Amino acid sequence: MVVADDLFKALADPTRRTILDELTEKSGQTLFEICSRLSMKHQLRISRQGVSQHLAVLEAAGLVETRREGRYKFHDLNTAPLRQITERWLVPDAPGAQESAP
Amino acid sequence: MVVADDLFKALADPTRRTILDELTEKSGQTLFEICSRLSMKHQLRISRQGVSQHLAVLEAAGLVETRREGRYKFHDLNTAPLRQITERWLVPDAPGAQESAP
DNA sequence: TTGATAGGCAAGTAGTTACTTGCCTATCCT
DNA sequence: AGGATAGGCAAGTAACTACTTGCCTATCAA
Repeated sequence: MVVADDLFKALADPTRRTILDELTEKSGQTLFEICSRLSMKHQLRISRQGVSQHLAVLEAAGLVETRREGRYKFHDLNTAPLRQITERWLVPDAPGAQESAP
Repeated sequence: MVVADDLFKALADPTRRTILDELTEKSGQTLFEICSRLSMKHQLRISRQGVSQHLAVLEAAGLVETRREGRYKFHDLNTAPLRQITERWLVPDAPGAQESAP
């Protein structure tokens, strides 16, 4: 998978995970709306540009999709890329696959 | 969740994800076995100590569990913590929750 | 006991990343 | 037009992280 690195890097930051939380609660928010939510609900003192950069990382990971309408840019959540995480490390066999010394 | 940060930080590194791949293929490997697999199969030129530090991070995230037997330390995969990732960002309602300008 | 194997601890370094500040463009509403 | 709103670009900084090197401890086999 080409975007695996982008995906995991995007999830590595706690502020970005909070942004995903907020977009889960209400998808289609603008940058300013996300900014005010982070400030109000989560006491995150972060600049608008900081949030914008986080959103760019999330978009590169495919977790956020954007659409422009006039001067507004709406951010929508896309949880589809998360599936590859659990699919990647499925235990192949039955439990009890212990090993002896090499 | 207390370990959420540890979990996502652990998954953020590509070498650690490869280690999880190898432990998926064969659980219960020693440090040296993991080292040689990373070197042979993935051409990763990384020191033993580097791998050891990666395993410590994975263990802090709960993704790897260890057991000692004599001078050997076996590393077992535990994929249970991965579940909270997909469970966290489930879309709550039906699709079509679009928004107008604020 | 001696040597080899398996692993741990600690400090230093180079590269990455999150964040800010300053300035600029585009759209909308009187 | 003019001001306000929404957002973008770029450079600089401070903190973090992956990695190495050097040395040390513990277990096993001869």
